[in-house]
Amino acid sequence: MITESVEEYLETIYRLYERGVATTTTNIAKELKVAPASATQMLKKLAKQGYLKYTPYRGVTLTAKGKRTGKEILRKHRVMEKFLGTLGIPKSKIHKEACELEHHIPHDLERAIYQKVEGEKPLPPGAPSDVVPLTSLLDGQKGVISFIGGGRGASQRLADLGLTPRTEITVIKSALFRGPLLISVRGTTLAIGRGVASRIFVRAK
Amino acid sequence: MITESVEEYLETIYRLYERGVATTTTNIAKELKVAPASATQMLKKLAKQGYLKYTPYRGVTLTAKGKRTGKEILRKHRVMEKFLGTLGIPKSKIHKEACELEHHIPHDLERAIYQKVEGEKPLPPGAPSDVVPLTSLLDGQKGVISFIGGGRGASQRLADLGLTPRTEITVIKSALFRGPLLISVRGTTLAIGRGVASRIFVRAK
DNA sequence: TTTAAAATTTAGGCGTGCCTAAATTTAAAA
DNA sequence: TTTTAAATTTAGGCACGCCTAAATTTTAAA
Ligand SMILES: [Mn+2]
Ligand SMILES: [Mn+2]
Ligand SMILES: [Mn+2]
Ligand SMILES: [Mn+2]
Repeated sequence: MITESVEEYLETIYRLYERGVATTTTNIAKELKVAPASATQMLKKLAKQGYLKYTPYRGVTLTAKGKRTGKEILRKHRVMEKFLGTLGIPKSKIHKEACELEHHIPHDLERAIYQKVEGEKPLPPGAPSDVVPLTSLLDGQKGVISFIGGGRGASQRLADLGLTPRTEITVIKSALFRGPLLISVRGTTLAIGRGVASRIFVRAK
Repeated sequence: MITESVEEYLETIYRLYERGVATTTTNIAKELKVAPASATQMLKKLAKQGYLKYTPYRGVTLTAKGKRTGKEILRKHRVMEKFLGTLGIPKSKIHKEACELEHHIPHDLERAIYQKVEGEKPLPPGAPSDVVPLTSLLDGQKGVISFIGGGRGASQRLADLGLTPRTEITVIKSALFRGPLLISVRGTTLAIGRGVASRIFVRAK
């Protein structure tokens, strides 16, 4: 059985990895607010369980298994944050509560909550089924633009912003249901309204 | 800090107390699927922390503090069960998942979810504010009938069933949003439709 | 009332994950 | 290259909550 602690470590390491921060004992310990000695201990254990490769004094590298697990917890974390947001829980508490709940939400419950929170976003007829509106992505998720819905006008305005098919987008912040999305495109950060965002269809990465 | 284990024990003991079952070491251990020796250990600890009175070889009695805490966890459990039900989580998993989540849901989140799940049930004008429709009660909750909404006809039909003001009702099973409620009145179990149930206004106990 | 069975407690241990203090190793400065 | 500082690991301990086996106490049967 995978413990809550193991999940927490893997989520943290995956987050560092995603951000391009070195996955060293100290960084991990700092992120988790734990003594370095405690991290060392756990990292050895995670290595033994095949979640990562551990080289003494050199830090760790997630294995495929480790990445898969870390990513999954992080996704639960983000779904829970969105959910708590829709319920009007104060921002100051959202991160912490999501980070606790993420360990107690089985996969199907996560899916159910996600559905609830996102509603059923109808796709334009004929769209590939692995494509979703940009508004469906969670904070931190990346996607590649598949196509732009709506008329020529919309396409043109978005093209002016550099938002054309095959462009990679990272969602920085996407408050739920209201307010603009903060996205990052080719190193530039920009804010776009929810209306337009719902007409940008992406393949989530 | 109150641990998850402490919560689990208090919830269990409170449930036994509510059901009128003796709160002995063995019963508690059995309910929690734990060895009697483990229960003994914990019961001593709970006594030391003021949640209950412990008499060796004789079992325990919850203090006011213990009742308050046990009741609170049990309420969270019930709210989560309703919530999971609305999300379409299979019945077979609901109890277990609720019993895990109950320990990770702060009070305001519980309230928010409860609101979401119940919707805002409008009360008839002039009704006392501590009164709610019977459909708002959770499984296992008791309430005392305050008044019957709707016309004379409704009142008469319900009176025939013995449902008159000041009658105590225990909700046995209340699936969410659909299906009849199973209730217990003066030792008799009966099923009533949601429509009528929403016109029976009770003071929750 | 004596005896056997059931309930409960005591004793000794285990696994998990954390901590501090003391090595040890690696990196940076002189 | 030697010395010092920073990072990391090792060692020894602690709190929790669980378990089994062996007492002890209570209850029920004879
Ligand atoms: Mn977490
Ligand atoms: Mn988290
Ligand atoms: Mn529980
Ligand atoms: Mn429970």
